[in-house]
Amino acid sequence: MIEVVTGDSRPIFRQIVDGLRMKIATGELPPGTRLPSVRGLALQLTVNFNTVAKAYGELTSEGLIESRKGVGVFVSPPRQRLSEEERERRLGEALQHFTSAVASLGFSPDELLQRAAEALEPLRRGPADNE
Amino acid sequence: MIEVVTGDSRPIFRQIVDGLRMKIATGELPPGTRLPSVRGLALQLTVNFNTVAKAYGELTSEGLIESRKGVGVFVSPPRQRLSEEERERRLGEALQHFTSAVASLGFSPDELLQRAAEALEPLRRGPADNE
DNA sequence: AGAGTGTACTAGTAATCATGTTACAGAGGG
DNA sequence: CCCTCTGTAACATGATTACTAGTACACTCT
Repeated sequence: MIEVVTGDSRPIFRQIVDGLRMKIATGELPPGTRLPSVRGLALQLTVNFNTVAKAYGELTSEGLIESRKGVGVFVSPPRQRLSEEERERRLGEALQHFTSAVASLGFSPDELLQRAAEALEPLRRGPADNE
Repeated sequence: MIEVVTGDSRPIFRQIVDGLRMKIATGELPPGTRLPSVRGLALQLTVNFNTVAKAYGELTSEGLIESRKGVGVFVSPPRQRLSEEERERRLGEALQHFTSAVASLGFSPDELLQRAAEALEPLRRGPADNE
């Protein structure tokens, strides 16, 4: 249905998390969308359903999805997400990680920002979450 | 002398790598600077010298430092660093990682770029490596 | 010769990851 | 009411990797 796993170096559950997070952020999976069941997706991907459950758990802890026992898992409405401090903390962490990773590659700050703008472009016409 | 280790979640060698990489990128450690010996820094940080050696090894593989047996470790001149494909690959990876991490935090792309610009500011008046 | 340097190899411990199994609790359709 | 599907939880297990540490060796320079 929606996922892919490959000869990727990332662990399986992380590929699922990253993939779904992007699809939610870009609006490809709008709020209210029902995700495949843990067992269903596990079957598709030929992985254990605990692995899918772990991925869903991470997305739940980020406030991106909500699950109802006996019913299923759904994309959350844009609002009720992380706390302000938590958002700030994660942004700072991501920035520091990024800066450290690219600091010595020899790209100029302007070039880096240009590339970052391109990478963030998909978010721009996505979530209807801004404004 | 230069390093810090704390109750950080990152492994020790990674803290050393990140710290030194930033200091090199900002020009705080200009080319030619001699770094502490693996044993000397290990003593300062109260860690095993193999841990420092591992960090130095990573920085060496990035082309940021060079070591001469029996002599010491020195910051490399800005030029002879990574290959073009390798730089591009690492940038792409870093961008994807960053994008995925911040995609769903609710910040607008413009705000993210603004914050990224701030985070990259220290690189601007550093390395004398641009232009 | 000696002291200081980086390096390679080895080993042990811990953490991560995926799987398998079992069990439980809620929702909804016959 | 039952049966099936849902998510959740708690394990145990195996494989693999990450991390740190220990030991020995090779090089440089005084």
